[in-house]
Amino acid sequence: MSDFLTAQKKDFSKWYNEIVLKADLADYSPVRGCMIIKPYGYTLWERIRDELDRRFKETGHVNAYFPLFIPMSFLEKEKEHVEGFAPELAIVTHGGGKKLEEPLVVRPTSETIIGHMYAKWIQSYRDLPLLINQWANVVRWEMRTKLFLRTTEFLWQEGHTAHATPAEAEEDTRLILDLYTDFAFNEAAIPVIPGLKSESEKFAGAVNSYTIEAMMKDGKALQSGTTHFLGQNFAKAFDIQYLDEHNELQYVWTTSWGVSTRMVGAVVMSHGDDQGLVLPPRLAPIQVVIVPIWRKDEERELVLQAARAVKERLQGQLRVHLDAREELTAGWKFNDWEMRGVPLRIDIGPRDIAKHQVMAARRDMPGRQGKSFVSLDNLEIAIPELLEKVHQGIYEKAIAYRDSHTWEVESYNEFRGAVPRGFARAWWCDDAKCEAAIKEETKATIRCLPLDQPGGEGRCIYCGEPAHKIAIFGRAY
RNA sequence: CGGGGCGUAGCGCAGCUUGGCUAGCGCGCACGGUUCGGGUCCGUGAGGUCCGCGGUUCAAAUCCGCGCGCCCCGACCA
Repeated sequence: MSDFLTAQKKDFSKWYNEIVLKADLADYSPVRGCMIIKPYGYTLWERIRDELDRRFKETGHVNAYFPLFIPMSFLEKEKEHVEGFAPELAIVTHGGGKKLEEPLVVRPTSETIIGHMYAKWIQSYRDLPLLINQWANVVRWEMRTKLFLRTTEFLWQEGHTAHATPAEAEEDTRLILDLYTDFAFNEAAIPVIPGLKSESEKFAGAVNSYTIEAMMKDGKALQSGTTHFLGQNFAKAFDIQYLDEHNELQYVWTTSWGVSTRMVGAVVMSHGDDQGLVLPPRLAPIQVVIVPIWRKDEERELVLQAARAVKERLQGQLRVHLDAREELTAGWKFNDWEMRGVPLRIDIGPRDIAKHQVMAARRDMPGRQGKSFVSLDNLEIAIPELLEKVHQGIYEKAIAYRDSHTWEVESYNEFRGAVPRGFARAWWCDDAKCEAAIKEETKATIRCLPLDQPGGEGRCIYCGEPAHKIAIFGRAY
């Protein structure tokens, strides 16, 4: 057990705060609720960004950039939207030393200003679909903040698409939901549950919202990405109309979807352990760290030379770092890189050189268990294979954790027992009153109605009336 | 905004109850040596608006008042 980090079981929240600071992901800012993302944390975000961006482009979406400031009146055009966001707006009232004619909102999200522009750009059915994404910062004045999970300012991507038919728009929200799910599984090794949000949990201004929900290592749920089918709500509010094939004026159907820097928090809380971070190999800023080990001065050059050679052989295909710092002991470095979550460590000492091998230590398996010798002959094959195994290892561990903390509950008593520790899968009658009562009594909310429904009929976990949907309940971040 | 905790060196803390000498400890940092296959050891040294303002007092980190900030738990949220 580490003395440098609070144990997860002792105080998960404290563990999280400590590891984010100690692993150099981020720091607190002088401005309340904001954060400084440090280079190591930012590189992780860049990896997330690049992988998502690649997928967006593969599905025909393109990037653009819209302004940070939005006229206040834009927000007011969509009733539910403004009601949802009004409490958390940052508003600029002065500029250039003068009071502004109209206050400017610092964007909490960009549906309105993008809607305004879409109205101008879309004239004909030939202009559709319009598939735009932007990478941006947004500001929401939150009551309580936590590094990465909820900060006043955060980074994200927001996709905004416009379509000729509701089916096409729905299809895009589902396409992106699949894309997010694929990203979570294959890059972040987080087994998310894709599903539909309940009416009370959906985005302000949406017809319906989809989500990928992940379970953190304390059993709580984290909404890790959302996609929204906005119907014609914003089209009507912003007059986004086009002429169809029959020369008739129609409103478009729009969507929006986003993943934020919260994803960094999801990675931390999905895989981290009492030694520190455990980063998924495909996202890790450093995939392989090489620690040279020597005892005597005359061994030093020999070992460093071998370490450099290993680095050169791997660095074309992997993100490799050689830790050649002389003032620190090998043992210290082991702990340090474990805390930073580097998925694979290669140790090279005189004994290894003599045997024409290196020692590889997996971050996902403690101590001796995760160590193996790799012959220098098949370095380029064996090391990527080990990284692949780490990905599989943490992914399977995350699934096992999620499944062992998810209960199919048949009674409200079982439900009460389940939600403090994880997810409860239960029938729900679709009535917001039951949902609200459950929240009031247990602090658990409907995380989603999973896409994967068993069908059939059951009894609502709260009121006992006939129910046709299974909902996943949990306490959420 | 309600409840709780905290604010003293870069970080973590002690000292405060019962006011008093030069404000201390661990880690880190700098320098020298020693060590290096799982957080080496020793020595030397640098580093302080004791959160701020006001009050009580011969004397305040310590007592009193007001304010500010941070963290945790709740109500709202990507």
